Amino acid sequence: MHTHLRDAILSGEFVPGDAVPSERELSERLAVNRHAVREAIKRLQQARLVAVSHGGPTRVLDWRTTGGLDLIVDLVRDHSERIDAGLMAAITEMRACIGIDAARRCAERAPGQMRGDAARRAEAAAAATDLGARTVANTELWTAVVAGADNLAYRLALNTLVEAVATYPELDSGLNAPRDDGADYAALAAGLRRGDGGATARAAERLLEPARTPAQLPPLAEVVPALDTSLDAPGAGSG
Amino acid sequence: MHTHLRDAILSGEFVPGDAVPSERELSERLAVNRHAVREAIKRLQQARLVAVSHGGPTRVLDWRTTGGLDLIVDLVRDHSERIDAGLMAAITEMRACIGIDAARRCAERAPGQMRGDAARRAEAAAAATDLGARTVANTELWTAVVAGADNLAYRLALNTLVEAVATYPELDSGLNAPRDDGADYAALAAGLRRGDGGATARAAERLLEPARTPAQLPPLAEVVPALDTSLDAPGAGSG
DNA sequence: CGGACTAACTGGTTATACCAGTTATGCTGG
DNA sequence: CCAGCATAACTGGTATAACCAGTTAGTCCG
Repeated sequence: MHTHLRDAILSGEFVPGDAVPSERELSERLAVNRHAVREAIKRLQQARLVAVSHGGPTRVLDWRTTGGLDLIVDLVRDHSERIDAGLMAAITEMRACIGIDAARRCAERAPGQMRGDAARRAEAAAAATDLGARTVANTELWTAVVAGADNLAYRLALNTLVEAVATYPELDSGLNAPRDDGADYAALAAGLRRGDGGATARAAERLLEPARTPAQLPPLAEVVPALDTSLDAPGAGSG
Repeated sequence: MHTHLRDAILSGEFVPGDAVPSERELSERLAVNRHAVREAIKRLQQARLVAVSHGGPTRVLDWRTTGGLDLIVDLVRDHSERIDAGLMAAITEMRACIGIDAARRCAERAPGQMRGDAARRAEAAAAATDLGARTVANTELWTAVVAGADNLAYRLALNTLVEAVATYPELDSGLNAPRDDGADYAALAAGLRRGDGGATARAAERLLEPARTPAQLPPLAEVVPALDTSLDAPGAGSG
C-alpha cells in the first residue's frame, strides 16, 4: 500500500509536480479503506515525497531536492534485487567521510573511558573472523566512535547508514567482509587511547577508504541470506 | 498532537522500553479521534521513535540508537527557543564534513558543465552581502557542489541539514553570516574549474571550518524573524 | 499444580458521515 | 463580450461506531 505509492514516486513513475490521485480514488482503486490511504500518504509526507494541502491536490515533490537522508533506506530496499553501484558507493563514501571525522574528534575530545571503550571494540573487530561477526563488531565500533565524537548528527546519520546496510546484503559484504586490516584496527585503537586525533583519523581512513574502490569488493558468491530489518518488514504495510 | 507525543519522547519524558498509552486511551485523554492518534503514531514509528506491535503495547525506542538523521530537524525545532550549542556544533560539523568531501569529489569527477555551474554559484555567494542573500546563495552553491559529487547520500543529508538550518535562525546566522571570505570562494571556484580536487577541498575547508568555532559566531542582535518551514508548520497537525 | 480455555486487553481495518478548505463552473450584471 | 461573484463539485481533515486480529493474563477445570 504505502510501499506501492512510494515506489511509484521513487522510480519516477510520478513526475514532480504531478497530482497524486485523490484519497477517495486511491482507496477505491486499491480496494482499501480511505484511512489506510491517508496513513500511507502521511508517511510519504513525512519523508517529504509529497506535499499535501488542505482542499487542493496532493502533489509529488522532487525527492532529490526535498528528501532527507532516511530516504536512502527506502532507495536501497527498492534496489535490493540488483546491485546499484552508485548507491553502494554513495553509502560507502558517506560512512567513510563521517567515520574518519568522528574518529578524529573522538580521539580529541572524548573522555578516557569512552576512548578506551572504542579502542577495545576496534580490537574486537580486528579479531572477528566471519562476515556476520565483522558486521556486528564494526557496527559496535563505529557506534562507539561516533558516540565519543559527541556529535548527534553523526550518530543519527550513522544509524541511518547502518539501517540501509542491514537491508542490503551485498553492501554489507562490501563494507564488512574480513580483510587483512588488523594493523589498521590496532593503529585506530592506539590512536584513540593516546588521544591522537591525527593518527586516529589516518587509521580510520585506511580502514574505511579501501571499501570505496569497487575492485576491492569481495566476490558476492556466498552472501548471507538477508538480515532482518528489525522494525519493519519490507512488504508489511505498517511495521 | 503528533508534536506532543514526539516531544515527550525526545525530551526523555518517556524512557526507552516504556509502553505508550493505548491508542484508545490517548484519543480519549487528548480529546481527539483515534485515527488522529494512529496517524501520529505512524509518524513516530517511521521516525523510529516507537516500535508498535499488533496485539501488544507500543513501546518507546531509544532514539539515539535507532533514530535517523531526519530526527535532527525535530530536535532543532524543539530547541528553537534557546541556543543549544552542542546541536549547533553537530550540524555545523556535519555540513563541513560533507561539504569538504563533496567539493573534492565534485572537482574530481563532475563534468565540466556542472563544475562551471558550481563555480559560478561560488562567485555569486561571495558577492552576496546580507544574511538572507548569503543563505540562499550558499544553499545553492553547496547543492550544486553535492550534485556534482554524484553522491545521493551526501545530497539527501545536505537536504536534511538545510531543512534543520531553516528552522533555526541562530544556526542560519552562524553558518551564513557574511564574512571576509571572498578569496576562499574564489579559490573554490578556481579549483572547481580546474578540476583540482585537493585545492577545492582546501578552499571548502577554509569556507566551512571557521563556522565551527563558536567564538566566530556573529552577534545575534538582528536576526531574521523566522524562515518558514516550507512543508510543515511546527504546530500544524498535517503539514 | 498444570494446562487449556476464555475474557479483556492491544493494535488493524472498515464503513459512513460530515467539516473545511480550494477550485472550476457558470450565471449575472455591466 | 467580458468582469466579477455566487455556487457546486471537488480536495483533504475529522468524527463515530463497529468489528477483525493478535497478545496477554486470568481463571477454571482436570
